Amino acid sequence: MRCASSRHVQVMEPTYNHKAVETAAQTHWSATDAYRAVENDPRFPKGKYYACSMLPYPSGKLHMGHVRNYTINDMLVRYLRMQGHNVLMPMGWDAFGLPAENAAMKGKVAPAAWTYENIRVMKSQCQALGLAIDWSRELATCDPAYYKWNQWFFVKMLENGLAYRKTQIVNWDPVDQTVLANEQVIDGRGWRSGAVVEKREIPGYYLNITKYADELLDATLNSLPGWSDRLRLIQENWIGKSEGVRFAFPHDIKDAAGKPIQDGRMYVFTTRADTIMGVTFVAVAPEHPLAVRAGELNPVLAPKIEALKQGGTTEAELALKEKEGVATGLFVTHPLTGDKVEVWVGNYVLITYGDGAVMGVPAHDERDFAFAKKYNLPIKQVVAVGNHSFDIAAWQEWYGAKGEGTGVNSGKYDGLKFKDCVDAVAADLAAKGLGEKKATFRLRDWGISRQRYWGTPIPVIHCDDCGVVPVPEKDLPVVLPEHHIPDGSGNPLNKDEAFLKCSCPKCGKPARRETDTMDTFVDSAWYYMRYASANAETMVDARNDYWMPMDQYIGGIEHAVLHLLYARFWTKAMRDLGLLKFDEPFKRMTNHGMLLNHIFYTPGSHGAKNFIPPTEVKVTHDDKGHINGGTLADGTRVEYGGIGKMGKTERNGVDPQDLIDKYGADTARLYVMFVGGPEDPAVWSDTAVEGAMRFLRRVWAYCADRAEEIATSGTVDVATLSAEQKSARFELHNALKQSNFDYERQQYNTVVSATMKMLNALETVKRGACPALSREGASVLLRTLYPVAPHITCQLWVDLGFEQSEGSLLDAKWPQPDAAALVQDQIKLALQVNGKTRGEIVVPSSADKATIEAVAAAAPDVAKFGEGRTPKKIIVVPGRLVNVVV
RNA sequence: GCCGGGGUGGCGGAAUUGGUAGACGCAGCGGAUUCAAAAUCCGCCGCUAGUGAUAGUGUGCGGGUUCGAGUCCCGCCCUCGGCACCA
Repeated sequence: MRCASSRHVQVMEPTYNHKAVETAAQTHWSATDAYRAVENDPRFPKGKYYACSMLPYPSGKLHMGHVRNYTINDMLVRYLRMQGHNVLMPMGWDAFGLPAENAAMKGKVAPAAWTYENIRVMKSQCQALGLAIDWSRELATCDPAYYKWNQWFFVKMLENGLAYRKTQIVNWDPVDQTVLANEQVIDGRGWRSGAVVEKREIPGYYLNITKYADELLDATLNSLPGWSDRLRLIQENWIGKSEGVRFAFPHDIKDAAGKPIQDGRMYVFTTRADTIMGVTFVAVAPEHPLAVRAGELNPVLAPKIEALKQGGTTEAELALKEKEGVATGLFVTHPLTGDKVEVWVGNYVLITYGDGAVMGVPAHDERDFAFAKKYNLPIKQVVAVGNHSFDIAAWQEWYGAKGEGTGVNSGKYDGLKFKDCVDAVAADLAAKGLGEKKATFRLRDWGISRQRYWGTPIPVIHCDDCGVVPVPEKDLPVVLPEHHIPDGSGNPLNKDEAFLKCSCPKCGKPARRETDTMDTFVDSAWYYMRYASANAETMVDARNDYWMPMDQYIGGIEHAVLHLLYARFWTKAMRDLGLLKFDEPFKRMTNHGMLLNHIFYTPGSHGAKNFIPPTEVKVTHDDKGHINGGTLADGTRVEYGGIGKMGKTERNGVDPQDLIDKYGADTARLYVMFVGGPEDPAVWSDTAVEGAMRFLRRVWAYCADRAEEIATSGTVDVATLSAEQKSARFELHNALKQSNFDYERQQYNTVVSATMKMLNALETVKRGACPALSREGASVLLRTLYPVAPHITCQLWVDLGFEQSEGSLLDAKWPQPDAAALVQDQIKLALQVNGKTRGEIVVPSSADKATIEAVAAAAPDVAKFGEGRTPKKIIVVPGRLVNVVV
């Protein structure tokens, strides 16, 4: 044992001063470059661990969601570093995008200047939070050194057919003056602006994500064990694969020029080819060529068909929408029976899915059934399930049951089960050259062109002679001029002659530069790899192979579809162009929950609500203790609007800066971790923050009060401990055991409660009663608490002399519970009689089953509650309970 | 409408996955300290009945399996997400 007298005792501040402590710690970390991550660092035998938070948009200030996200990330890397892992936690900025343009219009400041200022503020806030970020890898997506590689890879994709240009009807957002991807249209409105989306025809660039649809789906189902089932399901549904048969109804309907429409084949897709003999009509979308032709042939029909395009596309509207249609008077031929089948136009057929046409089998499809009933079309049962009897009077659940029935009224297909029947039908259609098995996906190609200034310029040049010509690699990046201030009249690049003017790379003649920029989802599709190979001369380099795939990705569930799917696609595209060797970028994914807060308002005119920040409200409760409203300082009554996501509209956000200023970063971190599990939504509470602060003050007071004995004492001698001290040590190590379990499963709220239990136990032993236990306790507590509250624990670690004896807390050995401390002489077991807890018995911890049974059977409570009956059976659960059945 | 989470004290939540429900914290109540307050410390704190020991009851509702159910099964209700009238 080390000589105690050699230890130096610091003079400690008696009370916790968060500002002084946090400034000192952050200065020290910065001066020592404490969080620089180096590939293959020999200090860390367990190998790399890359944990990354989703790239924040530099909107101005951090919000509480960021604090939560980054604290989870920070705890993880601090814990793993002490376990011997070479950890990497980077940070950067999703710096392109529309809000900068909106801010520019409002404040007459260039998006670049606005963005860089926001980055400066938010970076300093990250530093004030004490995050273990390796800032040497910081990037901003608006930096030409970054977006050069967006452009370079886009050109590679063009060369390899993964990117293409096409003119298409697109979603036009009249407010943002931009095109939206299908995914970015929510309920018929732009996902950012909320404006009602119009249809426009515009040329643009698309990335061929659908080429990877099958691989993405397969990996979703089989190769992402570290993703939640929920997240995988969301992605699976989004990709939306259905397997079925695509086949044609032949016809000789001709267009105005006398040519057969679609070569005389009306294609449909079905997952229920087993019901093909039950077809009594076909229905096409109002935009389908046959519908258009029907309108031309019969002018009376045209407006009726046009009317079928009406109606909302939201879920609720669609669910309630009446199935309507128009008969065209045109006929196609059933491919197997040769019967004539009338073509209808239906408002429930979507031009964007499959071939925009369906076969109508009213007996076995609920929508077709409703349609047939409305228009008195024949209904023909072709599948029987069990001994259910079919009645066309009303739809029954089993009519549409896929895979449960057998064919009837279907000629040669009678008696066949679902799969056999589909196979037989597909084979017969194939033999006639009219169809085949096929999978259809909901996923569409990714349109990346934006008619917007503040984004990555799409690196192509328009030449009158050569057409569209990609910018050669040597001329990249195409640099975005940063001085423009958008004024709402469209993309300023369209008026920037210096930017527009260029010469054709092919023929050298004067040409015009493309002014569209890329969707910002391109920026975020691969930034996490650029962190890994920061400042590389190529898009990525060998360091990417060291850090990637990422071990843990952390971010909000709102990116479950778009960002994650694009990032996965981008990774596969990079792999196929030889830039990397792995298939999936993110091994493990954590979606932290939303932060919620109470909403208060005063009623305004016309039902409007004037939202009041919760900080200004004195809350009132009803007699059950539930919040029912509140009052303002001037006595005004305010209404309670329930709990909702922190946001600007409801004015119920909490500014992390206020928290840091008032309580310090450690308190803010402790609070956001303690409030609930990382993936659960969390409701804000001011008083609970006070509680977090109180705990840290107690930790400080405990250490300051016992600094002398902690710094100078030796190790615990178990033989000399009193019963109380033994019990306190048991609680300490038991809490440590729990905390280690919870660190492993990333349940950080109970890690915090474990540290509280430790302090509660340690405080039961008075100062001076057992200095060695105080020392052991402080040593365990500080290390366990460190990943949550790094500033205060680092300061105390130094002040109490632990740094001298055990080195920096950042790389201290992670504590393990002492098995001896967890052994008790006697243990309490719950005593149950007939499964009801009736008391407890105390037995030696070494007692065997027979002994426990004997003690339990003799317990007075058994006699009392068993009403004197003799035990029939005794169940012993070791260490837990004993149940006497009488 | 379909799919997937989730419903536990006044509140946030815990229960190492079938074994003492309510850990830990917040709020509240009582006390100590103080001239007083703040801060701090000690005690109580699911509900019902009872002065009390205690008894009954209790994890959204109704059933079931089990010696034993917050946890598993069946049927509902509510709520939060996701979505596709997807043929």
